[in-house]
Amino acid sequence: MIELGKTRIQRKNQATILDAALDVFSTFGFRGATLDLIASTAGLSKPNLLYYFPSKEAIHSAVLAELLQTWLAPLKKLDRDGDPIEEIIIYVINKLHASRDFPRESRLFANEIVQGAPRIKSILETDLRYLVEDKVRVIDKWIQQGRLAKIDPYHLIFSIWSLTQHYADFDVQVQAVTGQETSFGEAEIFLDHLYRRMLAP
Amino acid sequence: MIELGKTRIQRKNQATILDAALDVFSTFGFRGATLDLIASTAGLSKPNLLYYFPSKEAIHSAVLAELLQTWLAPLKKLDRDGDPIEEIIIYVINKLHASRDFPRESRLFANEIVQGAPRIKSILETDLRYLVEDKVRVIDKWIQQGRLAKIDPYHLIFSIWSLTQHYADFDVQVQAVTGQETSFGEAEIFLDHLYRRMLAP
DNA sequence: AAATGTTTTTACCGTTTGGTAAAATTGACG
DNA sequence: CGTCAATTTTACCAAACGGTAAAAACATTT
Repeated sequence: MIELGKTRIQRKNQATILDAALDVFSTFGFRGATLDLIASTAGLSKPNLLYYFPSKEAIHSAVLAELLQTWLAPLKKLDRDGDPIEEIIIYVINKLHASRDFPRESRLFANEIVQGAPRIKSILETDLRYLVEDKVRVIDKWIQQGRLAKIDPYHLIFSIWSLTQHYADFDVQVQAVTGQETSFGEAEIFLDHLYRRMLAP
Repeated sequence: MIELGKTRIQRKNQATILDAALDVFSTFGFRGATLDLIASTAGLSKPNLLYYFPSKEAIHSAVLAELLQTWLAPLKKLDRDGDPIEEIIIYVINKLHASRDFPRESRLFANEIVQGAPRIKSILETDLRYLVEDKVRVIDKWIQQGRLAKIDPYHLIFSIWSLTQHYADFDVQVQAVTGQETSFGEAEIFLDHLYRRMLAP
């Protein structure tokens, strides 16, 4: 987690820096981001920025750590005692709204994964993996009870990630092809249809 | 298109360079890639590399140009005179196989889009857009004829892109979560089920 | 084999980048 | 208000990077 500064100025500047860093890292990737740009986006000088974080890596890690919690939260809410299809639909919609409301977080994550996740691979192999394993068991149980179509739970989860994050990560392409602002309303209708059809037992 | 060299050595070295550049650009993104790394991957010195291409930008453009043809080909094959569901399934499977067989191309494309497609936006807004518009008309016709479920054709196409490319672009994550090599066989079964269910009228 | 054109190497250059040292400034508090 | 700690600025540095000039090495043709 993020070590919160002690003083008022520290708390304010660390928050400003993390927001600026999210902006810059999500737009240019780790290598494309420069300390100068992060600093000027945050309204600070570069040495001043390095007074708060020891290195570029450290800033990147701090941003990623903050993001990961937000990003995994929706899956944690999947409730084994709820109605299977409704629970999954709720997860899909929550994830879609996360793409709509936190596109920078989504793109930063995408940037990291596409380039081999050098800085968060270990988290994916532990925290994320255990979380997914847990939910896979829930979904498998639902299938055995005949309350869901017989599909592979892993691929179901991957499909939700890819379909929802696509609207944040590949937004430029979506807009280029449709010639319009991305309509999350349409996406919601589409995904609702898709998952109800696919999951019905 | 790529200007092919005249001499035997030119043809060989240009091909080697483009392959090395695909490797490096797809792994590190444009900014993360260095001429030194591309050169050493290709087994050449940096000035020698710059003898064949005038700049880093030029190499990147050449790789992207080569890739785009391969990447759009499957959609072009979607046949208005075929069976709607089978045609779409064939497209899905072709795209999935492209992710399996050309993951570097997929990741390079993803890298470019996630960072705002600064170098291919104009192509997306013209070539890709027109191609998609054409196919959207075909799908709309199929829907009007009652041969497909009433879904938004744009979102259908986006869903195919995201679901299939996910297995190439986010492969690290898929492997981290499952703990295994990505199974394109399972993915094929899953996607076949998904699209047959969703598209049935 | 000489002459000519092609390819490769060596030795650079200017800029950008992540990062540092230390002085100057500002804020907190008795 | 004076003191001490926290913060910010100024002035740098070394390495990495994209790119160039020009000579050396190599091929090709006559």
